[in-house]
Amino acid sequence: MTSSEKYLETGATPKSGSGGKKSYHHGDLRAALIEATRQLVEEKGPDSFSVSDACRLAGVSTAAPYKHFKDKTEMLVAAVLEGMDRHRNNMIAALDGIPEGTNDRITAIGLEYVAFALREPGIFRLKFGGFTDRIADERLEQGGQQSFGILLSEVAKCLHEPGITEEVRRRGFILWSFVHGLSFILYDQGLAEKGGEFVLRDLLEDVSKRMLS
Amino acid sequence: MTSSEKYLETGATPKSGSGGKKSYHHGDLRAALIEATRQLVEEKGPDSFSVSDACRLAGVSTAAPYKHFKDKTEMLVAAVLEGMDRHRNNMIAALDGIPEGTNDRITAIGLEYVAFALREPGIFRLKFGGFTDRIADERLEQGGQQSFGILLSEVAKCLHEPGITEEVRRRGFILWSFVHGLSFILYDQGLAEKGGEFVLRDLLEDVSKRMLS
DNA sequence: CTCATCAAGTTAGTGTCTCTAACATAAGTT
DNA sequence: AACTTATGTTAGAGACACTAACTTGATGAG
Repeated sequence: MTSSEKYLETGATPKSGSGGKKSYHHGDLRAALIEATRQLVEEKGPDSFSVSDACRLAGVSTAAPYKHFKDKTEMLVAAVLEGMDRHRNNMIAALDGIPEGTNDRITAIGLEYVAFALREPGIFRLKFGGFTDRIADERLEQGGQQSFGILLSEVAKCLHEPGITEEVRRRGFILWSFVHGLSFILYDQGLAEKGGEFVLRDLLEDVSKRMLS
Repeated sequence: MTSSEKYLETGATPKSGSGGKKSYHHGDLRAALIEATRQLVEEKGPDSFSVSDACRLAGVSTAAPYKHFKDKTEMLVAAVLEGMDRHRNNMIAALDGIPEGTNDRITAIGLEYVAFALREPGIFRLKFGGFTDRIADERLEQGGQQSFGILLSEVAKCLHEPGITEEVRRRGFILWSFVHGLSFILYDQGLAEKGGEFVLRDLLEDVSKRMLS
């Protein structure tokens, strides 16, 4: 397809075109811009991201995004929301096949949490870097709580508690803090793959054990 | 000695004027700009910070900073370096009067770590938000390692280890990760003072105990 | 099919921002 | 006093976010 050089691939093709014909309308510019945003945020870093760059990548004029997003922040929020879906889905998928009520499930969630932070550091920073004015969207808050909920239900099972008791919340909160900080530090130190001098899985297992007994 | 070190007083009084007379030269613009940067970063958030704003606040033209800093990033780095000094000094001060080799010292460091993150969230984010391209300065790295070293030497004493062994580094790394993540989360959730639903000191004591036994 | 409508593009332009160049002034040195 | 250097200024280039006004073409009613 020739037009895919111009239009960042998103699965949607320009509407009118048979073959490589250039069409005035894009097809699915919104999705293309979100993908361009994601890509640029990872490549150049979140604060070097510019709407102009995304436009160049998507092959449209610099005014085009404003038909789809209120402003730059909304573009970033859209990209982060998609990222959080991936993050949450990956964590759920990581539980597959691991017996319920075991520490292994906690470890698996933690590993996937960190893995995402290292795989998509730009998106991770946008969500959690906490630049208050940049991103303060209720949908982001909700997504975070959902992910936390997954962890809490696992913690409850490990502790043989009937539900999300206060003690479950306490332990879960601590575990989350640890994994969250770990995610930042590993990336900041450039210890991406190894877990630094330590084996990542061992660290997570150690902490899980200590916190859930 | 550079001339900027000569005027390290923060009041920065204009040189020629007796009284309120406006002088062409500022007195200590470098320090004034760093303070303006710090203030604006806290007020408006790190990514809304602009050199122009800092100039307005300091009462100079928008070109003036470039006699003292290479670019915007260097201004931010300077503000962060000062912040890290405060951070480290506060942690050291927090140890005063607490018996050596006790978990209380670990807890005290953690409390002060979190306290700084909540008191100066903008500076904290600039240092640790990890926007790679924004700030990648060797001096920042060094400062971080210094702070980590303080923690490690306390951990070693708690574990009755002769020095900074691998196990000391492991436990210290985990404790740092926890406190670091806690700092981010407490601020992000707007749980500034309370420690959320939990008492901050209790959380830190709990984790210290579990990790150092 | 034709025409009106409307979503989704475009170009052009404004105001702000970072940073540079050229110049001006203050302060120290000799 | 004259020279030199540090530190300020104004003017302006180039990038960016965003808006206004116009254009295109898909769609649906008659």
